[in-house]
Order: sequence, then structure tokens, then C-alpha cells
Amino acid sequence: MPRVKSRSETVSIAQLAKHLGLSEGTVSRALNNYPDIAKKTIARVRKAADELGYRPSTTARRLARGVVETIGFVLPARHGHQIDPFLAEILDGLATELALSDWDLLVAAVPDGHDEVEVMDRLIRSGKVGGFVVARTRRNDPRVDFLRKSHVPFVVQGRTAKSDDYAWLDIDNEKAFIDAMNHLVGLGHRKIAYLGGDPDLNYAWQRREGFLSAAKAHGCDVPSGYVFDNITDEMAARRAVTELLKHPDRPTALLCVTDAVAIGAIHALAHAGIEVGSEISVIGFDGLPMGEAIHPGLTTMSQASYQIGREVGRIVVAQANVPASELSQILWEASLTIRGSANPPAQKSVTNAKGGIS
Amino acid sequence: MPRVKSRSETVSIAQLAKHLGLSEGTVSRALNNYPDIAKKTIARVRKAADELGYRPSTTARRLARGVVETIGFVLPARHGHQIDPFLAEILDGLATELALSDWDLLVAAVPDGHDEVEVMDRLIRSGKVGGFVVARTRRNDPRVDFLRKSHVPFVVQGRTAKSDDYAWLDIDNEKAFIDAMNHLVGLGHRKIAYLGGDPDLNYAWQRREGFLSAAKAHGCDVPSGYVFDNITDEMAARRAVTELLKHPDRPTALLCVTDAVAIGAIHALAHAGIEVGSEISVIGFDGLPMGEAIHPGLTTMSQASYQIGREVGRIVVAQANVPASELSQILWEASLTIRGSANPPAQKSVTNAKGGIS
DNA sequence: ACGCTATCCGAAAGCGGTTTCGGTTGTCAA
DNA sequence: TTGACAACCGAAACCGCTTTCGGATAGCGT
Repeated sequence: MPRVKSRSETVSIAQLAKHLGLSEGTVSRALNNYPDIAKKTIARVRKAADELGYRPSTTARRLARGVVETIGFVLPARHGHQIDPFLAEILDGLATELALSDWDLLVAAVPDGHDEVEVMDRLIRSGKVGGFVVARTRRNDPRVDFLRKSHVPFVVQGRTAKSDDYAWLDIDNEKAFIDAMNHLVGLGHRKIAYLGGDPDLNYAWQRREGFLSAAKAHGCDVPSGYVFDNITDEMAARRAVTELLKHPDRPTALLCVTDAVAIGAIHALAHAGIEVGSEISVIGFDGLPMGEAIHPGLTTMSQASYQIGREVGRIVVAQANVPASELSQILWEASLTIRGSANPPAQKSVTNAKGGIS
Repeated sequence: MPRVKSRSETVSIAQLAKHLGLSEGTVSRALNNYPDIAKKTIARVRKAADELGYRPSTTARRLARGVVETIGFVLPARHGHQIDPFLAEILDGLATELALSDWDLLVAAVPDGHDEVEVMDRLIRSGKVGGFVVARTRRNDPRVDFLRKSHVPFVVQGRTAKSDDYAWLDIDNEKAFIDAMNHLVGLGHRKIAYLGGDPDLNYAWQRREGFLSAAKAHGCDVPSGYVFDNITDEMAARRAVTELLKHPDRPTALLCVTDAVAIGAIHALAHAGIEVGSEISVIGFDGLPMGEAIHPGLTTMSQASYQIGREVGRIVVAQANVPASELSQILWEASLTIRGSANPPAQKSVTNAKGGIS
């Protein structure tokens, strides 16, 4: 265990103090704006400090103060093989916001054979982080349960089934899918199928709820074979579309749990020679830039991932600064972005031509 | 500045030592496998340590040892609005690899009005990181210049124009594009256009070099209007395609600097009613999962971003552990993934039917 | 029984800051 | 003048762990 320190390179408070002819304590208090230091001393210290390029060692400061201005973010174990673009944006926003408050962002992965809670526990016990942000919540999420018991501040992007006693920021997924349904029904659709995700993930659950309750409210029939779960990749989306096309009562619209699923569905439809946006309408959720690029453009419910990241960062820092503060529980709305993939259904005649008698 | 410490929660080495009836020093040495501690003492200490759930405070340990096992990664200032999926994968791999060596990953953003070097400088001076990974290198990159002067270990994903004196891992972009050209020429193409990126970014430069040198080697004509630069988003790709379609000598193939550009081009072509893969072939670079989903599938040069992240992580840690070690300079090859978007050009007759006299 | 190595462990000095607690000054009213 | 009270600053303890150094103990040969 060699000492690798390059202590020469960096200015310590001791050097600064000697340089100024002051004691270390005074210099420290000056830099931290203690009221009992003369204004001009403060100024003098400040000046010397940035002339010498002094930056207090965060390590030492942490040890002395006992606070760690770092929030942890554990990357979800990669079930698939690619990181979700939504997460990447959140991270970006989070890092940006934290930078403004001089907090750091520690990103951790979960090595094989370990689990997320274990990783989080180590991060806390070893004092590497002083707070957490968790995303991609399951309806019933061990990470949240763990953090509830631990005493570090944390904010959840999303919610769990029981979410009254911690801070979170979520998109109103249920309302978003009701809105999407309203839009489809407003366009004249009645036969709407749903391509859902893993219902353990709370957002997928909520979205399905939104779909189902809206269908009920509008009196839309949801025949068996109209609702799919666990559509998590392109291939699954294709299979689902294939089945739907064989359905005796073929839907005129598809509501999809994410843009990725919607895009998969669109490709599958195109592949089957179905014209998207006229023969069948498709709506997604996320607002990925990708949706703008494909043809037809994807009508979707957009959420501002980057902003979500920023807001979550703001909240977690606020909570760390005022530990006993009220818990923020914030619900944001997704907004409908209309592009070419959802339009009124084909005229009755066409519909009749298929199943029709009259 | 209140003390927010939850010092009660966490076991310190003092408590552990008292519990064992040993001195702190002995406990420390036992846990760090010093040879001068009796084997059974070590065992006893170990046992007690994880019974009590003791985790040494990284802060204190860092202060004492003078080393910071954290590597920094500065997110490129977001010129666009979305984070590059390639970066996200690298981060994932990096985090995974670092976790194996018990290193941490600190992700920092660049606040408005600051620049990347400034952020890196602060991270180093304040002792928050002990090494860096930089990605998305420009041909002539101030970050690399800065790190060269600073004395922290760092590894560059990519290279700069002058790259002999630091550690890097790069894809052989030039060779990749030569390979892609060989593939196209092998299929029978002679009229190949190039949709390039920002030539300040070294990979874009290298890829264009590869294209140009291969074109020359094969004796392919590259008429003016065949080479585009600064295609950085879908819109630009569309505009370029539009121009190419009006070109008096319309190309039979498009080589694109990235998959994103290729996908943009494909959509533009589809939109113009051109059948991709028969009328015009398209090749991309990256191997994004997206390329598999579109129709036709995108023929592309794949790079294993996640693996790149891991390897870069391995290198930077190795370098931090053995500061004077040889610099790793590693070149990986991209591999050709053949899908539907590149095929032999339309038969001569068709070609002739257009511009032909005979 | 004695001295002499090995073996093992305790004491103590850091690491670079922060923060409490007093002790000096200078000022001003009595 | 003198005393009291601010206003400022220095001394020193501490945060939790590491590491050097030397002392105590035990085992061994003689």
C-alpha cells in the first residue's frame, strides 16, 4: 500500500494560513463567513485563497463536518443490454442540478451476484453518499423499503404502491393514459388495444390502469386478446402486433406503454403492410426524439425527463439541508404531442367491408 | 451550518476496537492484512467486524491514506438536447468495472457559463476524484491537454490528433470505414456518398479519412456534392439526402458516420419513396439496437460500447495503482453487422435507364 | 534459569479541515 | 483613569482511520 499522494500539487489551509500570517482556524472561519471575523480580514483571505488557487479538501471537510454532499444513483441491473434513454436524461438533469448546489453525483452499478439494496447499503455505511435518488420503481420496491428504514434523505422518481411516507416525483401516468384514450376516442376510435410493459414496474401498472378505466368510462369494449403485458422489447411488440392482426375484431388503435414499444409496433405494422395512422393508429409514451424521426411521426405523451432529473435533484438536496422538512410529493402531467401516427379511424365502409353484414 | 451527522447509526473503528479489547491500530492493521498481526487475531477481528456491520469510513480512510479511489466523468456539455446512447452504455460499463475494484464513479455536469476543463480542475483540486475518463474527444481537445499537465491518471476513450503520450482506447475508425467501403465495393457499388459528422470530433474525422482513402484505393470517383459534414441530427440527414437525390450522378450507396445519421437517412429515403437496400444501400456505425428494429435492418459497423466502458475502467484503475506503468494504447476493431440495408446495386439496366444513352 | 530473537500489539502522530472556547485588544461611558 | 463590552483572532480538540515505531511477551536454545 504505497502512498501515492501528490500532496505537493495542492495548497493546504496550513500553507494559506502561514502565507497570510493567520491561524488555520481563522482562515477557515473567514472562508466560511463566520460573523466574528473582520470584514477586511475576510476579504484579504478570500483574495489570497484564490490567488493561490486554494480549494479545501472535500475529504477533510467531510470528516470534520460529518456530512457528505454526494447523492447516489444505482443503475438498475441491466436486464436487457441497453440503458434506457429515459434514465440517461434523468442522470443528466440530476448531475446538472446537483452541480449548482455543489453536490456530487455518485453512479454505481450492481455487480453480478449482488443486489441493489446491498449496493446501497454499502454506499451508506461506508459514508460514500449522503442521499439517494432512485428511479424505475416497482410497485413494491425493496429499495424504497430499505431507504425508508435507513436515515438518509432520498427522493424517488416514480412511486410504489404505498407512497405516502416518502418524497417522490412522478408523472401522472394514469391521467396521461386517460388523456391518450380521450384523444383516441375523440378521434372516433372505439376498438383500442393496449400494449403494456412489466406490471411490476409501477409506471406500467398505472398506465394500464389508466387505459382500463378510460375504456370503461367511454364504454369501449376491451375484448380478450386486446391487452398485452410484458412487452419489453421490439420482438415482443412484433409478436403482439401479429396476434392483434389476427384478432377477429381487429382494433383500430394501439395504445403503447412506451415509445420504444410503439416504434416496435409501428415497424411490425409497416412490415405487415398496414398503413399506420390511417388503417391503424398508434400512440406511445415518452417523447423520445426518435418518435419525431420515424414515419409517420409518433403521437405520444411526452415527459420532460431532463427536467424531472433536475427537479428530483433539487428536492433531494433541499431535503438533505432541512432534514425535518415536509416531504415533497409531486405529480407532473405528461403532455400530448400530436404527430402523424394517430388519426381518425378508417371510414365505416371499410370496417364494414370486413366484418360487416349490412 | 448544523451538524447533521447520524453518527449513531454507524459503527466506528473505535467501537469495534473497544468491543474486541484491542487498540484501534491493531484492528486497522488486522483488517488490512498486515503481516504482523496473529492469524487468529485477524480472524477474530474479521468476525466481529461483520457481525457489527462495520464499514470503514471512506472519508477518514481517504484522508489518512491520501488517495481517492474515485474516477470522474464529465458529461459533455449538451449541445443538442439528448444524451448520446453510446455514452450511456460506456458509463454503464465503466461503473460496472469500477465496482469490481471498489472504485467509485463521479459523474459531473458542466453548469452554464463554465467549461469542462474548469469543472475537471475543481474536481481535482478539491480532491473529489483521483482519475478521469474522458470521451467524445475532439481532434484537439483542451481536456486532454489539461490532464496531460495535471498529474492524475486518466484514460481517453478515443484519441486526439496527437496521441502518443497518454493512455487511450479507441476504435479503429479509419479501418472500420475502409472495411465498410470494401463491403460496399464488394457488393458492386462504385458511386458512394458520405454523410459525416462534426470533423472536430476525432472519430468523425477518422471515419471520413477512412472513407476517402478507401474510395481512392478503389478508384471510386467522389464527385463534389458526395461528401457531407456536420450531419448531427435527423434533420440534417434529411436535407443531405434530399440534395443527394437531386445530384446529377445519384449515388447507389450511402455511408454514414453514425447509426443515428443512417437511420435519419433511411427515413428520408423512405419518405422520398426510394427503396432502401435495393435502390440505395445504407451503412451506419455504432450497432445501436435500434438498427435491428427498423425496416430494413441497418447494416452497420458495430462497436461494443459497454465493453469499451469496462476496458477503459480497467485501464484507469490499473494506471492509478501502478502510476509509472506503461501507457495502454489500445485499438479495437469494429465488426461488420450485415442486415438488409446494404445490398448489390440495382442492375445496370436500371442505372442506364436513367442516365444511359446506349 | 538466562538472554535473545521473533511475534504481536499499543501508543501516538498524522491526514486537512472545522468549531468551540477563551484571551487580547480597542473603544467608550462613567 | 478605570471597567465593561464588543470585536477579533489563536489554541486546541476533534472527525475516523492509517502507519510508524518501539515495547512487551513468548518461545527457544544453552
